[in-house]
Amino acid sequence: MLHRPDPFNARCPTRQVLDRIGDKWAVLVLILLEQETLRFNELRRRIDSISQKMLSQTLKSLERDGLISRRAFATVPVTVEYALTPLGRTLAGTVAALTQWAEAHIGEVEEAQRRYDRGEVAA
Amino acid sequence: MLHRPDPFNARCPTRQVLDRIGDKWAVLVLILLEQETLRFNELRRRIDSISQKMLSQTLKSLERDGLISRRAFATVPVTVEYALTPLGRTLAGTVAALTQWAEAHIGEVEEAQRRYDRGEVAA
DNA sequence: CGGAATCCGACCCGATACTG
DNA sequence: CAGTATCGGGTCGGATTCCG
Repeated sequence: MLHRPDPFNARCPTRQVLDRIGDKWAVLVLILLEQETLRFNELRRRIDSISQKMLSQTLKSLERDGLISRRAFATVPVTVEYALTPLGRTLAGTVAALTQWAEAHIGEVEEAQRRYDRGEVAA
Repeated sequence: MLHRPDPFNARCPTRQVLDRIGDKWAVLVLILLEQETLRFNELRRRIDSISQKMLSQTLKSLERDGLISRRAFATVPVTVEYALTPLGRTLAGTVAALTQWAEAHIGEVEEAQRRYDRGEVAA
């Protein structure tokens, strides 16, 4: 039995990656860090309405996957910087394509929703 | 204040699209339907371990967003076919890029995880 | 075959409080 | 500033049952 990545078979490694991309917060962090290195509270401010618990948890997951790097400086108070790794940068590029699709087609999607909610069947 | 799509501001329409892409099941359905039109139970069989409830729910959402179309035939028993709409097809292409990234880099991710779990800091 | 409806446990996530 | 720990409600989603 060869090792073929199969996103349709549960507990396949590829599915794991898909799941992380599926995470709303993780995607937003990737997009932000693609622009520049940021500190914890700076990320918190930019991602409107994320709780510090979720941000912390998201950053830890992304670091574990090797997508972002964490650097702490022994200042007072502490300074911590987050940045994309090379691996994370390649993913961020792919994700950017998704957000571009979203911005380009949001209008069509919303119109489809209105039609559907009015009881009309299809386009 | 102009209407600029801002995925970082909660209750932005773009965020809605991002959230749907974030849905694990929705992504799998899109990938499958990109290949061919499929019936309900056929989808069910191919997506290992999806429940009937989630499949039904996922299909309804995708149809509402105008990404897939549903066609019912008055046979006995009933036959229902699901297919991508043109809009859904454009999204499926973008999503395919993500799964390709996943398959290509799953090895690096898993290695990063092992390093992280051993307590090593970064690459 | 293609669903809808109900029940119910699991875990996600926010709010809060505390630490170095 | 950059987190961790704990609690609790709300939602997600699986199992089951029933219907056209």
